[in-house]
Amino acid sequence: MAKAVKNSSTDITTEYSISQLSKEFDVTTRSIRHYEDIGLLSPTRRGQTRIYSQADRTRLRLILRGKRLGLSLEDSREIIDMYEPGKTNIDQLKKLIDAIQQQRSKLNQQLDDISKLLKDLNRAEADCIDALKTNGKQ
Amino acid sequence: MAKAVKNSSTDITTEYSISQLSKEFDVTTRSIRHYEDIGLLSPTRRGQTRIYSQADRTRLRLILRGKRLGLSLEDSREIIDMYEPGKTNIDQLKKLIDAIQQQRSKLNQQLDDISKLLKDLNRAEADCIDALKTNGKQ
DNA sequence: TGAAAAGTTTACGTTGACGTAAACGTTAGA
DNA sequence: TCTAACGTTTACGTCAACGTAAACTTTTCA
Repeated sequence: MAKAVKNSSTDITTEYSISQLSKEFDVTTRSIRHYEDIGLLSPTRRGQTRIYSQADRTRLRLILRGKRLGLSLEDSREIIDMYEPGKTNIDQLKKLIDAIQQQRSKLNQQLDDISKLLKDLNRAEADCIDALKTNGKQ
Repeated sequence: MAKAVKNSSTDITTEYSISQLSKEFDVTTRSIRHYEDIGLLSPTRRGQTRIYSQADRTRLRLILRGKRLGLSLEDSREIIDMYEPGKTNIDQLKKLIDAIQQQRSKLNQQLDDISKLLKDLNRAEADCIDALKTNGKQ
């Protein structure tokens, strides 16, 4: 069962089973294990059972957010790695900033695409409703 | 060569070759043919050479916009079909409106995802720049 | 206690979205 | 004229992201 949350910002005690995460995020356990296979998750083990920490859960949420945005798992890996603090090398930091810029511009492109699509949908809907009225009256 | 555009909103004369579209949208001819294979495009033919109309070009643009948003080609097919006028059946219209609602809520979800990601990126970048300053001074 | 539920590994299968190669026809221009 | 450049079809290959099945162990709880 999900433990009571102690609500510390860096919660170290709360644990999750694979099926809990599976239900919470509506994703198969197969997928979750797959993310581990390719190194996107690294839950600890109790015996051979996987134990997911709060941090693991966050990573999973980021992976799924990326999926909703059409990112590949490799793309998500890049982004998720940005959140990791242990990057002391200056060159890596510069590369990171560069990668962030790229992601940002990609996201802005998506924003543009979405606003256009929404406009189109509005028009299409209006046309539909119009057609319904016209058709319904005759 | 691309013909001079007569700038009528329903341009019926302008034509495109497959390589023109390929270059304009930076997509392989293989992909364009693939979209035809699965019925997303239906260019006319001159002999056996494909001739793309303005409408075909628009459909291709919509397909690629969908791709940028992470939609499958089947998803795009649904959306693109919304733009088609020939839906006189009332039931279909209602279904269409429903589908539009669904797409809209999905897009709104994406907007939310993007804004969260952008915030995260901003923080990650700030952290990077911070680390650079600190590291650079010692 | 004993059956159902939940966990595990291994491994082959599938699906979408093309890539790539072969083998061929057509057209434009030096 | 002939050789690029561009077009075509057919067909097998590939890669990511899992699905699915088998065979097994561990936990739970009525």
